[in-house]
Amino acid sequence: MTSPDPVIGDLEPAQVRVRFPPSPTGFLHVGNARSALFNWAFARHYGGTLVLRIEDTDLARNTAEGYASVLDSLRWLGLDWDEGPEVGGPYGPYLQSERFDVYRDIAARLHEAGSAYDCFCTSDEVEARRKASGSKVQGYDGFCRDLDAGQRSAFEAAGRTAVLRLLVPDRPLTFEDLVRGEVTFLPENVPDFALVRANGDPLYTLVNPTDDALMGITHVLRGEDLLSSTPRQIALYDALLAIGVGTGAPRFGHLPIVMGEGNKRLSKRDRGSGLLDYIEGGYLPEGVLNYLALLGWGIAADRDVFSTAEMAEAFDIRRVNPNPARFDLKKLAAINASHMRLLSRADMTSRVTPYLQRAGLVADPVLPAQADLLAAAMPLVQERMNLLTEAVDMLGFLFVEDAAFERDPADAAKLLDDAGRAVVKAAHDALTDLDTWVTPAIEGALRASLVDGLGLKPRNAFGPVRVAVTGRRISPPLFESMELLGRDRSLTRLRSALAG
RNA sequence: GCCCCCGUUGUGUAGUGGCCUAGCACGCCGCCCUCUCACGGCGGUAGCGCCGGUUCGAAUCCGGUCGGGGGUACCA
Repeated sequence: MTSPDPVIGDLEPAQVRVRFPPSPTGFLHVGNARSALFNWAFARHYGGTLVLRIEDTDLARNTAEGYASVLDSLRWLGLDWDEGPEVGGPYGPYLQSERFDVYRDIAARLHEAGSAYDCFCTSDEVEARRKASGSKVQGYDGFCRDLDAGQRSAFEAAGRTAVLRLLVPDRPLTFEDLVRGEVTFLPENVPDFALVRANGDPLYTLVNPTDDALMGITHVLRGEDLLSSTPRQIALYDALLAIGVGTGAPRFGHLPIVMGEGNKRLSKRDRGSGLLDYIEGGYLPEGVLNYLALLGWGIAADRDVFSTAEMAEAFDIRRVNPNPARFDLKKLAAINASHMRLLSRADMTSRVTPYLQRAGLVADPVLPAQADLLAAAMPLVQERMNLLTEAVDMLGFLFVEDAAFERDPADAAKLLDDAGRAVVKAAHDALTDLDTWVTPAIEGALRASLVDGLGLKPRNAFGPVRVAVTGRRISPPLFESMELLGRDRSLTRLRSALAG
């Protein structure tokens, strides 16, 4: 027997159960995605279970699009769940909107057990009492804790309806946070809080811990923004345990929040805050995931490029940094670029293809000739790309119809002036009678003519030719590009540059 | 206001009392490579928030302070 892992205590590793509980009110936020990843890695590390639960109790704010978007984003990232929507599981349903009867039952039992009570106060009344008493203490004051029958019926006669509040015990609430260590809240800072709305709808405050208890969740890894609600939830877990629900509070680990640049909150409007930005922006899921992992965790001091499999292997919640993490688009781009270079040629080709298709450069399905050309071009561009979207500009000249070929106006103006056209003319003449249209021959002829013949520096010699043939000052290597383009099309482009 | 969390270069981090004249990565700057752009290589830039204390010795421990963040709902 090895000594027990303090993170899981007496549990068998396979008994570890974590969950990711998004609410489908919009697209998946970067911070949420990071939470999903860490829960995923934690579950996979121990060989445990990841539950996906949809927290859609706020009927007014949920949308079908939001739900689809959340699932699509998780799928795009490649984060799979073991229980939840679409895969089922023994603790379903996994949409909270389908579990209202469960919550009603729990609420009734909590009430019956005396762990929760009806409260008729309005927030104005609570506020007025706080002012009158001069109390600095936050939250509800417990006014309705001990209502007698007379007071009760007076409220009811006045037409008031009650919210259900948890009776939070009057003792310090301490827990051992897996990321932050021991955290303690004094009872005066943990007020009785509402579990059920006056209209009977259950609130997040009830539903989230209740489902965690019901679903056997052993570890809750979530954002730091929920740290201060943890003591209230612990009180609820205790109350649930007392009525025979669950096994008490799970272990908690509060992940650092993700901030935007300059200590500002990463708002949903910020570029980069939603996963869809990355799907559309040409990022690799591997790159996004790797970067997300770096928001609070690292695999080693001298290494920051790794796979999710490697992350799962090495993941240790205790090694998560408690500092808030700032979102850095540049770092994401660098990590993403590294992953691009790690892809096989074939893999890279298939990732790039949809972007080329969307731009109308290759057919769907890809024609055999296009596939050959793409395969041949891939080695030239793979290490030049940071984003999949760049393939369109980089490879466009190879796939575009000759009639539709256009040069970047600014590049053409700059390099295809009179002097540039003279260079292009010389290049054309040197290439016309070339025996074999292969890279070394093309390069040899061009160097002989332009560098040796005209006495040009290489960069000045090949610049105009590059713009003439590829349409841009920046392109894959010129000679290889011309070989792939073919003799006829290359010469045609050189000629057309002369005219322009 | 009150409660909680956090505090190492611009950013993410390593560092758990001497191995630190603080390491790595990204960024930025310069050089090399070079047909452009990348890749790659080399070099540079910049940091322990502050003040006390403990100690022979502190980025590391303690206290305070300042700063940042989160929470303080019949939202999630």
